[in-house]
Amino acid sequence: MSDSTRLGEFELIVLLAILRLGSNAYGASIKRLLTDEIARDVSIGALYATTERLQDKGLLTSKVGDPTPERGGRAKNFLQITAKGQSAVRATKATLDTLWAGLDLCGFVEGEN
Amino acid sequence: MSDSTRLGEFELIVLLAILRLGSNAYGASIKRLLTDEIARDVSIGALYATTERLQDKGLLTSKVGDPTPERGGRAKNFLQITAKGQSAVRATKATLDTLWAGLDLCGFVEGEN
DNA sequence: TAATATACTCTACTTTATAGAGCATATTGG
DNA sequence: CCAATATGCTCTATAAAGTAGAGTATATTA
Repeated sequence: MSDSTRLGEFELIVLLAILRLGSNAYGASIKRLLTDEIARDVSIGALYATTERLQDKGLLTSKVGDPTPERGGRAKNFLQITAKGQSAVRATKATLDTLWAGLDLCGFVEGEN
Repeated sequence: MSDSTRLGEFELIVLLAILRLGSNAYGASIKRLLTDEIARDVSIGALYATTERLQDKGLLTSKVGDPTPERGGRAKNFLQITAKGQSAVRATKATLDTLWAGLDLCGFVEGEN
């Protein structure tokens, strides 16, 4: 399984957010996490387009939950990463780690922006 | 400078390759490095389109060198990353590190693909 | 049953990513 | 000196990914 699906920049971020959220991953919670953790204010449309594409590629599955007893607590469309999705994340990380690892040898150290 | 330019998936990889190559970064050497290091067989067209875009965004500069005394040794178009380019790489790495860091807490450990 | 809160769908568009044919410029060797 | 060949780049066309935001749906509250 060497040719895992290639992940776009935002696709990767969304998958990481979903992994983090575990069984509580759905559109709005992902959006909140990205705002809180990495200060990325993504539009809701961007997010849904991306999660739908990831489902088409077999990296995510979705399941509609039950409404919750809170104001506006309508049913959520929960997202779950598939084995293929996990492979894609791991492969992407491995690729970046390889390239980043080489940089220490080249005097590129992390510092201020 | 909190809003560094956002880098696409391939843009990031190309910038990392250029950092690694130092003063020997040009189209063909980047292509070779990506083939060797991460087994990514990118078309030459894809690469040039990307480096040109990165120049437009001010993340790279270029300078034509002298022909070298070897067969086919025509002048190369050397690429160099700018301060802004370095910032963008660092910011991207910081973002991904933040998201990846959280995963250890969630039981997502790296393993086989 | 109006107000309001959460959550998602849809449409339209811009930016990135990709392939590959073809051009340019260099050395090699007869 | 010019055919063969090697390196390196330009150009054109298209597919995939990223983005915004208006609008729709469903829930509780008072």
